[in-house]
Amino acid sequence: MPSTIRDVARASGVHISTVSRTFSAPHMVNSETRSRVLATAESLGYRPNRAARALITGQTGNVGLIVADIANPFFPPLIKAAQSQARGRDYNIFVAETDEDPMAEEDLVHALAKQVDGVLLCSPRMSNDLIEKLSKEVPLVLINRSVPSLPCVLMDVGQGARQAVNHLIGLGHTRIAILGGPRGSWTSREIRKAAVVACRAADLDPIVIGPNQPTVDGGMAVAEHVARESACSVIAYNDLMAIGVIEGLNSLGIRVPEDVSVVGFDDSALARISRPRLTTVSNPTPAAGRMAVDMLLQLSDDRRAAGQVMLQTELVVRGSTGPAGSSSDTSTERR
Amino acid sequence: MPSTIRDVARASGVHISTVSRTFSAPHMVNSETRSRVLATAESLGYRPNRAARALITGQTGNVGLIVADIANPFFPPLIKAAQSQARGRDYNIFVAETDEDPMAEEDLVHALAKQVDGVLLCSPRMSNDLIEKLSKEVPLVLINRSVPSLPCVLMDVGQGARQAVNHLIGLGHTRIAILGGPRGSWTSREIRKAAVVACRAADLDPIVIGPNQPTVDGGMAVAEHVARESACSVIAYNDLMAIGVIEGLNSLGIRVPEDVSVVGFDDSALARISRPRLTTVSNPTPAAGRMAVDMLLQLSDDRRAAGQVMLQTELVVRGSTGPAGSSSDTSTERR
DNA sequence: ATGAAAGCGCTAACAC
DNA sequence: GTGTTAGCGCTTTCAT
Repeated sequence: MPSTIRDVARASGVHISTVSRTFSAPHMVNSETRSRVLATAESLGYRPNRAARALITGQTGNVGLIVADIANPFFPPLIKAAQSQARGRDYNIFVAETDEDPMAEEDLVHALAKQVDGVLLCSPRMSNDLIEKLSKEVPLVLINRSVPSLPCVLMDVGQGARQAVNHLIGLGHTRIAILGGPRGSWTSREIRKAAVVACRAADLDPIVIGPNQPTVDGGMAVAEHVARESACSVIAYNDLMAIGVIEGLNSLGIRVPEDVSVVGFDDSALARISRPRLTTVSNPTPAAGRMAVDMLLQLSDDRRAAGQVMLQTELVVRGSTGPAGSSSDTSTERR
Repeated sequence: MPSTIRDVARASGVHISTVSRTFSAPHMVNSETRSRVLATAESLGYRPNRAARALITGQTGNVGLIVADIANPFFPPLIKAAQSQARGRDYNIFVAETDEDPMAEEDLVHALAKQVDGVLLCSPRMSNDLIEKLSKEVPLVLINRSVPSLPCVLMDVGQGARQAVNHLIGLGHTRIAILGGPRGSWTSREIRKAAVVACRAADLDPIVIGPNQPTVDGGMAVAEHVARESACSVIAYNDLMAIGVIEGLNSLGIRVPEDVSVVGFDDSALARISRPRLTTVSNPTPAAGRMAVDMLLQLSDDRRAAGQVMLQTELVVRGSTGPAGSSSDTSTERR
């Protein structure tokens, strides 16, 4: 039922190649014929079939974006920014989700490969080797993951982790727990490394717990472990986990921030809603989404383009952290 | 660089149509040749180009899903369910977002039209006429919107609204405010209609406020209005707004649920996190997503299929509602 | 400036 | 069971 280039050609009395030019190279066609073609196209409701065009040009006008979990509030701002950036450049974004399943990542890349000009891989969990292999099939830009030789946009969570540790130390905390995220997460590793180094620099021995499920439930699940270690503060892989630990601690009768301080990561919308308000490291996710799109589109023009981009993060202090208290610090009892 | 059907044909010494059949009708090819073709295809990393196939078959294997705002926690569960349902049937889902802009809806449908076998329109804000026009260009299934003659899956929010009103009346509330959602929202209209009827049935005159932005900020913005009307309870269009009103009321020195009770809609993940826990009407969003996908795929097989589906909703009572108090009920002072 | 013809990767009759 | 041929909707030389 939708009309094709042939219908327009017939109805406006020109050859299909003229219609084609009218849309893909307007300046190459007489302005008179052009407006006539445009008019009949309009009246027939004709729109060029991008998929058919892609068969020849190799350009689909689409880009893929693969994320782990749409329900994780970390992603929506990134997705929104990427989508609007892409639309501004007349590209569509197709968002797909792996549901935290590393196996699904590869399938999704394959499924998208032929329908897009490139794929944005956000926080992938798969191996470097696999990523490199896939990058042979379709241009890839990584977000929150560093693979040598592939373009990527990174957020300097290490810096945020250092700020978080120093913030806690400044408040008098000594037993700091670090809650890791999912296995394979570059971000989780960077946070842990930086936090551990910062702790050691202050002669502290951090308690590392993980990997964990990066969700509220994941946070609740480790609350008991945190309590058992008699940590007086916690740095969680993300806001979801931070909220989960707080919940879990509360139900053990431990209050935040009076007894234990908690720092999250992401500064998601949740951080300003939950009680207490979350002290958290803010990530420039919208900027990351925009840059990633731009890097990907540049990649088509210029294969050499694009290296690594590192974006800054920053600790935002709110209500979930406070001076080291005494009530929960059973470490004193144990000595 | 990616290999085509011709490469495989050459490498395995058969004609391209045999390769084609190997993938689209395996039973029509000798099992011996089939495995040989499959093997060389594997070694060449060949994967059929779905877009090219679609040019002939008219079947892309993709479905589009258009939502208003990925950051609104109402959508992610629906998206996830739709995505997994689709993948189970070997379809990809392309998610696109309008950012609450009604103009973007039409553009997006057009952008997707040729690349998908159908589009799921979730909570569209555009006119019935436009929706019907678009349904001529690409199969459409509506979610949270009823247009005569188009398949849709609806959630019976009216029922939930009645439950909410009766819950509040049971707690002794008399001045009930109803916060509408965005202009053009079918859900908002249904909630308002049902809530108003339920109030009138109890000889109450509800305070209707709206339309409003369906976000936390939108909720905060109406808090003052709610206070000015000296409402003792509020039914908000969604959880986001409910949380916003609570925030706004708090900053006016009004406590929830002691002074004012608040009911939300959606039972999103937020409802179990925010303080107080939200009393809210739960929507079967995952079921809606699954059903919508199935209806859309059925539509391809059988044009007559699919009418309207109505899913049930249910009030979940938590901490944001309580007995009608006295402190904020300045209506007594005014009498 | 426009038309003719070839072909992108693939499927679908139709022969053999 | 497999090869032949035509063609999906479109772009792109190459002529004219």
